[in-house]
Amino acid sequence: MPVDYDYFDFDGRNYVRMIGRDGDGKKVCVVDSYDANFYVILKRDADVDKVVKKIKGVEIRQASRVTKVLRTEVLNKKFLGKAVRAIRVFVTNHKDAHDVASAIGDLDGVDKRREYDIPLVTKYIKEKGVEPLGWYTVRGQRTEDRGQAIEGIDCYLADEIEPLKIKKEFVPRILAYDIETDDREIGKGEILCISVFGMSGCRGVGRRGKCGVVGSGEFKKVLTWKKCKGAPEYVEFCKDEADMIEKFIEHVNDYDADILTGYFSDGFDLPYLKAAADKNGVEFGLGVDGRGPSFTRGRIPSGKIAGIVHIDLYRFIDAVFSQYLQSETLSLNEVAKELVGEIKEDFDFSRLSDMRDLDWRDFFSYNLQDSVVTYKLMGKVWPDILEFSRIVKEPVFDVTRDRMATHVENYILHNLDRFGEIAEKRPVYNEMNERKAKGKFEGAFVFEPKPGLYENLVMFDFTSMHASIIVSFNVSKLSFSEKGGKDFYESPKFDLDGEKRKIYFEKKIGFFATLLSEIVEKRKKYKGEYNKNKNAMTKARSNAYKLLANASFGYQGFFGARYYSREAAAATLAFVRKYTHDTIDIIKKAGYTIVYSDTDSIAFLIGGKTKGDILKLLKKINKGLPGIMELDLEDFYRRGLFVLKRGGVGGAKKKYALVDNKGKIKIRGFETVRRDWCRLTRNLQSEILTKILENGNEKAALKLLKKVVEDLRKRKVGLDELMIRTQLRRPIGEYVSEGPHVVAAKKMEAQGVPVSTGMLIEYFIGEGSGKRIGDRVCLAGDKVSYDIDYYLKNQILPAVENIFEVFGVDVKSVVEGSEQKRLF
DNA sequence: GGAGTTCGCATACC
DNA sequence: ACAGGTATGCGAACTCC
Repeated sequence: MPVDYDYFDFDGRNYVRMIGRDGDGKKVCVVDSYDANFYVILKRDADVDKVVKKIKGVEIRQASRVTKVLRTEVLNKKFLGKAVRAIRVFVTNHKDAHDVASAIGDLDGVDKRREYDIPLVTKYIKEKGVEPLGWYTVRGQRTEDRGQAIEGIDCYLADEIEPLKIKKEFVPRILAYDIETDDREIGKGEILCISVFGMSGCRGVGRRGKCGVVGSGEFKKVLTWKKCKGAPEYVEFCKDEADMIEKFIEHVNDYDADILTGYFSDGFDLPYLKAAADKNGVEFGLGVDGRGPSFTRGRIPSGKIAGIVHIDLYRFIDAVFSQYLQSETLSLNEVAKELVGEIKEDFDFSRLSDMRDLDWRDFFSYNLQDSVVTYKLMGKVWPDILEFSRIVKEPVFDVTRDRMATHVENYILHNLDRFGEIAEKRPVYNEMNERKAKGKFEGAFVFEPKPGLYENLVMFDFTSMHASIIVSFNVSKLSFSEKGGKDFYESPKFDLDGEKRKIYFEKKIGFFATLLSEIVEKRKKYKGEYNKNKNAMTKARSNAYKLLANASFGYQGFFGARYYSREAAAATLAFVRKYTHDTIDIIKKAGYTIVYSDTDSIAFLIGGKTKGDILKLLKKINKGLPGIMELDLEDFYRRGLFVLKRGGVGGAKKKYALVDNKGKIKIRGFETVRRDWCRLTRNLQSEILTKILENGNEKAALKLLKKVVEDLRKRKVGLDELMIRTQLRRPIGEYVSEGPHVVAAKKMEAQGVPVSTGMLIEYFIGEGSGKRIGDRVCLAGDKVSYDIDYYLKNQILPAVENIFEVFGVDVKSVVEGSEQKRLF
């Protein structure tokens, strides 16, 4: 079962190296040859023989190797759904495919060159079908050195690899790690301790002896070069930092892990360790080949370790998992609390300046906890990683780092051969800029609600609306046409770059819509399976297909996509608007009052009608919907509150509160759900909304408001209730406008607190003079009392004013009233 | 120097 | 750079007199 993939050159040729487990749970390595290739798409009138002859003569001389064309195949293929004549060109080395392709671009008869820009491992998996985390029978020979010595692991050079139909589940052997340092900046400070945590005995064949890996129970260690009396037995004292790093390498390599995991370890722990190793002159020999991690370039470097999949859980959670989380930040603490229910012990880092034995013991325990929590988090998220890896057919290493657009694209790439399709190329830098420069196109429709407290509502919503439209009308780059006809679907008339017009899509379904329809089908099927048999694996599978379906619309509008189509994306939205509007009209005509609608949902009053009437209406609407489009009953609601926009005229969109018939409250858009408002405001507003929805009037809510205002005036409110949290989304110097959080960040820096992009900056507004609010920004430790006036006028009032306005109650005097009196 | 307006920015909804 | 557009609303920074 291949888990990790990479490749190497030997005698100028490409080999793929897969490291995984054999049927006995032993770590093995399989090397397979790979014949690099790409496609040349010919013009219709091309002289095939002549082109082939010319291609065969191409030779690229590099410093270290000479790349030649090995052989060619002339084939009937498809490109963007259309039949083409193509030459498949096999070259000696994948790295030179691009150069060979460039060299033949000008030949007569050559239309396009494609697939030279697909990563080698992706090409290999696509062409040879040796997919991640599947079982295979390998026939081959034990290898001697192929330029890639791996100590202690059997290595085979494959002659033949065949898929096996067995359902033996793979339970990876996981080791979690975490480091603590005395300086956040990589390479600057010292690593004080390193913790590792795993469970032994669950599987795998570790090398016995050294650190008692094999057996049962926990494997936990905190390595440190600091001294401390009375430390628990898991603390292993080292001579110095260098010795500690060497011991860490030894532990990791001996543990025989499939996965080494950390939290933000791509961006912190691993590069920090590497830098510390370099500084200390320690060979950072992590991994089965002893070469240590390699870092690929990118926004965040990705640390790859041979034979052990290094997973930075933060990145996977950030890219694909976070949209299902309630957590307001993706800190290990918060995410673990939500997913694992674990409350991590905290450590006050200001203690670091003066550490006694007790402090060190707390510190080591804190360090170990981070590894324990990361380990547990991995257990929770692993089913999703596994499913994504199998569905998208990309290695675990990549799947845990790719964003959704890449997942969608990889799913497409790995399924193209079923359609005989040659893959489209990736846009080059210029093309991406051109795409971005075209600007936005019109999006979905949002209904302006009339402010009020409504009774008895129902909400309909379209299931996977964008995906179902793409499938139903075959909306994609390959089916797009400027002109219509009986073989074409017609888009609604819409504004496309300043011109009102219709565009068309072939009725004959292409691979894009076919693949998406399969994704939607599978999502339905696995959702059903999950409902019958609820477990982490069925849930993860159903979830992965849901995510792919939801991201596929965004993919077509994403400037970096191979199958980008501005027309397809814009038309999808035109269809979205049309069907939402049409449905609203039908509901209105049936005698109902529409209260709200956003994109794919419609809320309306039940009025005097029954539940049966509503269901009948839903059925009728569904009968009229085309293709796989489907309208669903979202829920019935006892009450719903909509408010006025602040200051301006009209009802506020994307802001409402509902209570269903079981008393469950749903709050959208209000300050309650925004993390950049202080807790006092958020809690107060949430309670006010709850009381109003439960009672149907504002009386109790008003009483509560008065009480909180009084408490605030009397300074009875704790500072932690008043802290405002705002994310620093760019380096301090890049801000044009210096908002309060930027002022706070600068203050932190001045106090020696490290500040970095992405951090949540916490501050409160204190008393003082100064024109700007920013001039009164205070940090948690500041000995300044909070500014009552600010919290009344800028926090509480704006959050409650428009709610009470619905009942004709002006709370301005309640909130500001006695302040005025005092002035007089 | 104050009032009014625009713009930058963060964060939400779907 | 790493799915899209729509929307609210604060506070700073501008314009204008």
